[in-house]
Amino acid sequence: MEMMLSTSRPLRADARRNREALLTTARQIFLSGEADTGVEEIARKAGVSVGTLYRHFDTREALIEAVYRQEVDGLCAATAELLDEHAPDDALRRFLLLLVDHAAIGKGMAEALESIMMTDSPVFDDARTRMAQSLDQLLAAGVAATTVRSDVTGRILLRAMGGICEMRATDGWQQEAQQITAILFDGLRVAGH
Amino acid sequence: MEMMLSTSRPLRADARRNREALLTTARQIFLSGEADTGVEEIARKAGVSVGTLYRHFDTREALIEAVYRQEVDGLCAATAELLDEHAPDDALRRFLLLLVDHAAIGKGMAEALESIMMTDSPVFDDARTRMAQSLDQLLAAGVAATTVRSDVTGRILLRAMGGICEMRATDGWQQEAQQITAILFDGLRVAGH
DNA sequence: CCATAAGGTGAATCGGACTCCGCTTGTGTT
DNA sequence: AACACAAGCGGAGTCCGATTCACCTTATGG
Repeated sequence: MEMMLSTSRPLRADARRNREALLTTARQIFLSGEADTGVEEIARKAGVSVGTLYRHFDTREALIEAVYRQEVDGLCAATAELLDEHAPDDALRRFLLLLVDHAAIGKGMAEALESIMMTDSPVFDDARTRMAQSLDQLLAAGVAATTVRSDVTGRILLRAMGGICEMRATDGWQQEAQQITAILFDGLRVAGH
Repeated sequence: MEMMLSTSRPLRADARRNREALLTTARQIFLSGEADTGVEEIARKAGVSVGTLYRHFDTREALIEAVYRQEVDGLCAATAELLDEHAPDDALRRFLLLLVDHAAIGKGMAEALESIMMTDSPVFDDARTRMAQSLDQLLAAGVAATTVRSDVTGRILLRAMGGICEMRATDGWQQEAQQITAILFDGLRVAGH
């Protein structure tokens, strides 16, 4: 009998299945814009009970966090690729616009991204940190190429983007968001281009 | 018997007193950072019952809106003065920083300002519109002086500021907010200074 | 000083997140 | 193949805060 109390033994088959169903269902719901769906309905649509939902996720917020960790992963994965294929400042610009695009996917998704970007909730700490790190990478590359000002942190930029994405759900918001992003980006570049 | 059904006859004395007490109490509570105080407690501290609170304000949100309409008024009033005493682009810069300062007054206040700036809630429509108009004025002056780019609207800028103010309640947030604002402002100026 | 409608009250309702406990089932063992 | 039991599950019930409503109180104009 080994006593590894930390990393937990593998989940039971049905448990893994249910957890997966919850994540998938929640994802669909959020993508479709029903961001304010209650836990009861999420559980029902996933074919389990609220009790099960709460066995897997401490709170409603924790479920949302789990869903969007995936999205964030995708976003962060783009960082390296962008830096590979574009000049640092252009990579940064494209990444910022990518953030807007992701917010555009769905209202629910945007709200989650906002939560990640805007709140101080420890629940989103992980996602937030990784996003900030991606931005730090992009900024650092720009600074090294002296095309981006050096007094900005990824965390700060993340906040600003959060605000911009928050404007979703207005007519033509996406165009506006891109516009603001462009302005912000202009502000980021070193004075004389 | 005149039938002016719209503008309503003057409130009864006790009604006005209670309404005033509610606004004052709510203001203090929000300023002190207890932004999540329940209606029950707000009413109790104001010396009335919840019923009375709801007689004067349709929802909890409506009360908050009423409280902050005052703040917004103060902010908007500063517009003319700033334009009087500073170059248009400088007036704009100062106004943006003023927004940050106001958000700094208190967590509750900041949250309300955010609601005004970020949501689409019709409840905050009025406040939002007036803020956007103030910004439009400042932008227009800058455009006329050719020191500010002409493709930005007050509404868009308001959103961006909302995001920035949202970062309140983090260590050193105010400094960060000012920094972002500065970057945004740099982006607003016409290319060749 | 009365009539009356504006205003006030607070117990009850409603809605939604979260908890609890008895029942079910996967899994590892013999 | 049957058992033991810990991991899981269901879903009624609790909690809590916003909102409502039927009834009582009191300014106010005549």
